[in-house]
Amino acid sequence: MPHRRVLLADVARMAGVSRSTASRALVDDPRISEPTRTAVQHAAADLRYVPDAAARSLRARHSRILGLLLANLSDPVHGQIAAAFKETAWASGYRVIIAAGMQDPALERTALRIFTEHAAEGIAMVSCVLAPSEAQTRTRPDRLIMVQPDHRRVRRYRGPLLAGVIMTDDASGVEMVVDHLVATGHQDIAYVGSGDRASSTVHREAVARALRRHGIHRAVDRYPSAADGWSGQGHDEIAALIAAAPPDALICYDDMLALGLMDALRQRGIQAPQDISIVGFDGILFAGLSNPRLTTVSTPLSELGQLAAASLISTIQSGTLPPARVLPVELVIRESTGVRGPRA
Amino acid sequence: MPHRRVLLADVARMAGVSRSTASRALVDDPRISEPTRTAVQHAAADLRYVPDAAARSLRARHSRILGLLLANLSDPVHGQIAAAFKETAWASGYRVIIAAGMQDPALERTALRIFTEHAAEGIAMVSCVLAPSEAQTRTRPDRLIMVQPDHRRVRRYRGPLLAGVIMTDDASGVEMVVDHLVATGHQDIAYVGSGDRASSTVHREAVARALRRHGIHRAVDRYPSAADGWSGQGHDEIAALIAAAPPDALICYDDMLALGLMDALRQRGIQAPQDISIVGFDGILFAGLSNPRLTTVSTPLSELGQLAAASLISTIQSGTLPPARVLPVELVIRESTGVRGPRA
DNA sequence: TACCTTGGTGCAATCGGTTGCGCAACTGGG
DNA sequence: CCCAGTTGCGCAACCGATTGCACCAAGGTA
Repeated sequence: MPHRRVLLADVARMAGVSRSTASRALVDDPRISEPTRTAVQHAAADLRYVPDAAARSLRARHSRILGLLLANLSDPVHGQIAAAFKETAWASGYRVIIAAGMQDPALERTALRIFTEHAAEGIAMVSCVLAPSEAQTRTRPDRLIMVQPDHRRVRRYRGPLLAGVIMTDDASGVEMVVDHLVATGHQDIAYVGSGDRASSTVHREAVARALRRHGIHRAVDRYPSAADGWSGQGHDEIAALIAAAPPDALICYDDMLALGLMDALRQRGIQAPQDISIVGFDGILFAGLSNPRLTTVSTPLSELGQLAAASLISTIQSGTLPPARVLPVELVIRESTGVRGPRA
Repeated sequence: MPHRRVLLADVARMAGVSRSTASRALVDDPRISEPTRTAVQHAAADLRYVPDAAARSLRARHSRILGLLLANLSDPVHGQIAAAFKETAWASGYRVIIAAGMQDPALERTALRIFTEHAAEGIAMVSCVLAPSEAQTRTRPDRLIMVQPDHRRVRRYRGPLLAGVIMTDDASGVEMVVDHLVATGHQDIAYVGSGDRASSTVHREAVARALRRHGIHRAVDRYPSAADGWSGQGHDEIAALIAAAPPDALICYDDMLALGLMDALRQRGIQAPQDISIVGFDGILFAGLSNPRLTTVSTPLSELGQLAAASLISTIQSGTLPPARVLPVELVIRESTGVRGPRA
């Protein structure tokens, strides 16, 4: 070992004061006089003093750590949320421990335990499968924030207060999509979900509802859901089914699925937008680079992450629980949706 | 607050033993008798005891924390690396604090300081801009692992031993690309880099070298580099330049850039592979879903993350430094590269 | 019976900061 | 010159776990 770690005691010694004074000088405690303060701060800088987070956390009873539990770290959607969350947290002096739940309740429970071990002062769960009520038994109920595209389960929830709920207005997004598709002559509209994600259900129901509003009553849920987890697997099987009797338009759980299906269908000679219109969800960067560029419901991913962190931190600092937020989404019309004749 | 935190003392009291015994029973210390052990473990389970990581870390002098510093959390490349790193670390009982350097030395320095505060036992820097030597002054030199596509700087490096170096064999990837392009009739081959990433230089030089080997001496570096950071910005300006006098083939810094350029060129009526061949790097999922599907040099992203974590952990546990590793890459030929006539 | 193992536990120190409280020095008014 | 009222700083306890070492009760041996 080159040289042992520099302690607060070393700084204090160099500055010729006690550890208490040194400690207070470093956090700009008003009781410390100006000359002393600067002396200590210079000593700390000279010695390259780095405080020990564990010791501080132990005594000061705060860890300045946030837990972020999301479905999957490696997909762009969650990546973007995570990046914004982390950024916001760091800017306020909080560090974040990241965990991936992979849609597995056991993994999510483990993650929550780890967060507790590290005395996380707040936890955000993004697209998780654990019920809010169970999650709350495993941590401070009011230091937990749920981020979900899904309205229903969270809306139904009536347990102890959460630190917050942040949702995206997927139902409205679906409305906009269906309105647009119908307005451009599409009658036969199908939805393809993903795994057993709760939001698939929300989407599906919203599609059916919107279609009914337009007086269209064909079944929406004609195809199996894609395997979960961004594996890119199973697209071809679904594409085969779709190719057998293509609908006018296909609304997909997310951009990834839309892109995957669009590719698989192209292999089978079915092109968007000529033969079929395809719509995704999320508005990831790649949706704007595909050929044809993908029409999608863009959700404010970065804002989601940022808001989650900010809400958590303000709850921690002020103790007041922020109201539930529903973030607006936006329909981005690009090239993957076309115009159908009045009756194809 | 519902009820205060459960302490080891509570567990000990319930099991009718001292804290020391309880502590030892929970880690299966051989000195503790079977009945005592189970009694303590049951008590801990009943009480839902969760040890305090800070206290443990303080006394036991290990934090079981790894620091992961990568260029950017929100792009799929680093997302995938991060996911694998995190997974491997957790499986060995290590948690990870993630930071993003955004190609900014100041940010990277801050991240290293935070890691030190949390007493990270190992740090991995992925695609960072800080020199190894500087990074080493800010942490235990032998607990640092560098992950870089770039060979040169790391190869040149002759400071204190690192915990490891993991590289991808980009130079070979470039060779394969050029060989393939030349074999399929391409003569006029250009490279487009990204920001001032070091690996852009490596790529560029490798392309030039490979071309010389084939007796081709045209300038490779004809276009400005794209703005860094996955913004997707600036593609159009470059595309305009390219469109003015399109080369036979374009090799791009990464898949993202390739996809972006392919899209921008398409807007200008230049189609791959008919009008131009385009090749990317990394082999992200979307490269296989574009239209045309992107030919790319696929790098083992997950393996990279996994290996980094595993090496770090084995170094921590055994103290032996693993050898530098160069991971092989693979040329994936898809639709974005075609065949040129003997002389277009 | 006295002594020595040896296995099983507990005592108390310790990790590195933070913080309640007390004390000394200095200030200024009476 | 005395005393109350600041101002600036240090003492020592404390946070919750881990761990070196001492201790005690059996069991074995002489």
